[in-house]
Amino acid sequence: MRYRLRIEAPIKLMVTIKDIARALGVSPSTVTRALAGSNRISAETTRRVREKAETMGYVADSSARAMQSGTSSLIGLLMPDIQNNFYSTMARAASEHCRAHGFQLVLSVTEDDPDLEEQQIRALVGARCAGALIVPTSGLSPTSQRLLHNVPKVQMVRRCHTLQADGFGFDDRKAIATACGYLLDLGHRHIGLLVGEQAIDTAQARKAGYVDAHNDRGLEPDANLIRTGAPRTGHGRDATEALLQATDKPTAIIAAGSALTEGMLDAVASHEDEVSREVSLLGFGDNPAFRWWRGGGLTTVSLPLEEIVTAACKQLFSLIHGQAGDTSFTALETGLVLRASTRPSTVSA
Amino acid sequence: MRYRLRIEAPIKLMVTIKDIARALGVSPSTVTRALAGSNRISAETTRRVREKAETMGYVADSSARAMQSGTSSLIGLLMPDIQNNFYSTMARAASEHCRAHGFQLVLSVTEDDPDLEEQQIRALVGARCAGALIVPTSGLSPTSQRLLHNVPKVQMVRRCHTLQADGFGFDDRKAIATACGYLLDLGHRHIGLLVGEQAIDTAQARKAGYVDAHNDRGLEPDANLIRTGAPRTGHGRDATEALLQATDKPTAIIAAGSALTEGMLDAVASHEDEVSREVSLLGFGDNPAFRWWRGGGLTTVSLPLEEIVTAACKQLFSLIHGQAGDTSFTALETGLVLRASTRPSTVSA
DNA sequence: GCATAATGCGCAAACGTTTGCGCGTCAACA
DNA sequence: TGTTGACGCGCAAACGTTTGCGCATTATGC
Repeated sequence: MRYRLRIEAPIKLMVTIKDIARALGVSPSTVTRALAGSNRISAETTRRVREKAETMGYVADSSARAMQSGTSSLIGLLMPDIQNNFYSTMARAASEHCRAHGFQLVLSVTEDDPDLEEQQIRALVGARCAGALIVPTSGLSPTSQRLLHNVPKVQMVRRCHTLQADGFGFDDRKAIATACGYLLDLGHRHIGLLVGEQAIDTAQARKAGYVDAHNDRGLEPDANLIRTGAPRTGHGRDATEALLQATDKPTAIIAAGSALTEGMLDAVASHEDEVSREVSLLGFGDNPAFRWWRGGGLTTVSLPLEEIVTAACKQLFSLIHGQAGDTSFTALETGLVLRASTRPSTVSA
Repeated sequence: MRYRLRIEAPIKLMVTIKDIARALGVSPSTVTRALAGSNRISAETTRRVREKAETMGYVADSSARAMQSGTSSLIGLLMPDIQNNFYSTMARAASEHCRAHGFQLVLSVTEDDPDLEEQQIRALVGARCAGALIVPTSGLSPTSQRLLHNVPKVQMVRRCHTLQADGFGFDDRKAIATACGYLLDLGHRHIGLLVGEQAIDTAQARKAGYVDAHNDRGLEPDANLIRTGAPRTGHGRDATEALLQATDKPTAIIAAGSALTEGMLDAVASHEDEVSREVSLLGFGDNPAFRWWRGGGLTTVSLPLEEIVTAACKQLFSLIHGQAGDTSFTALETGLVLRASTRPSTVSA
């Protein structure tokens, strides 16, 4: 003979408002209001409720609260990567601001893949997140954009023009133009450029900056020296290797991307010959490690990442609190940190 | 005359199961079951429901689902920092595993502050998170531990003995013993050690490893060369400076911590003199930047961070699925990556 | 002393989902 | 033809919280 499995009453894991109410002989609404600090509840009752909640170890269920209010205290942070110093710097800043404002950060790594991005966005929307900080992939899908339609959002660094959201970043074009101009003014005439693929608009802007710097000085950039590819260390390394072994070797190289810079340094570091020591190097971003580069550090484009995140969070919080947003893009100032890796060209002009 | 503000019916933002049910003339339960793929619903109805859900842009509310089931699809990742390569490497790995298993990662940065940690844990418990991956602060509060009492959890890297949870990390003591032994075998007899504060047990273990290496060779470690402090770049920099200017300067320095290593390199990089070039340097962790250190890279203790996170996630997922856990700690193998920053001692023995 | 307001609290509905149970229909079997 | 089972679906409760409204009691204004 067989018995059906008796389903036991599930053991009570969490203490709820009802438990507190029962323990105190009041109604759940009184408990809610007391905890929320409503002035319609007497000071004495409020005190008793709070004390009981404390001793019983009550922790409000944010799922229930979210369902009731229609929105959670979650903020999505969508980024292509998290390991790279560029993005982990942004993540740290975002984490601080969110915590300070009582939000929790959901980390969604997109790996620059629109499909993965869409999947993550779907999850965030499902969680009824309060808002989203987005570094969009180049191909942010229409579905993703529809999903995000009525969630407060801000885009950072990159800019998706079809996405209805304010953005904060920097002027990629000007940043590279300044960097390249600096090298040109040092007398360099063969400057290699490592840059991301055409599809990414920031990559395009950086390339344009490189061209600008040349044109402004009446020079013609050499298309052969511009190496586009996936904005990852691999391309940085390979393209640098190729440039170093080309027949008309550049006297300077600009890495127009943070991972590209790492790749460039990898490649150059593996060459101990005179030749590789002579080429000027100019990197991208504020990786602390750039300070250690050989004797005297790596000259780099410095980026206002913390400022971008701060501005983005501020804007996001005001959107969440009901403020209307526009679709403006604010470019914050970049800088050029001069270190020993860039020197005047030794090639006679 | 004044009018009371009319509360309008709130505009419908999200499409719910009820909406689909209404649109199809079926009951909400049918929709749920069709979407879940219950075999009690006809193939035809299932198809119609799914199609309608698709066209209406339905996204399930995970808050409601969480309330119903008592647990969410959120996993907390508690770490002291996120910017440092050490932790961002772990975060990336955790992010991948969570996504692959349908969980979302909530990033909680504790800044090594038990109060902040408790606050974050309270939020995670409030969200009824499915589980937590924890790099505990040294002073994980009793309240924090109570809060975590019945949430599936795994600790990583560090180990809190009073916390009822399995752990995955590496053998700090052996790692530093191996590193220090290597330097001793190269003939170094004055080896500086940069290490975290006493309170942190991993710091203590690393210090013990340093002593072990000496004792194993019948040598007495010089307490003067051991510099404890906050495990951050600041201490690394200052302590290295101090060591370099001490009367009996060490011939080698070990940084027993990832941020300490950065500080050490900062300090040494700022000295361009012969003397600082002569001292052997041994770092901690696998920051890619260590490869570029001066000519030939920095010798470092390599850490199985990805493996730790992989094992931790695997264990966590099985805990979530109801498996019982013990309180064991699994130490994964560290390595020693030999590069050019460590050379035989030039001081005659 | 009466009308009015303020205070303190409870009732019940609502948020969106899941799920045990029950009801009706139809086919298969004896 | 009556019994049994499978099938397809709906009803209603439940998860924990919030909130509009209503009721009673007490304080305030004339």
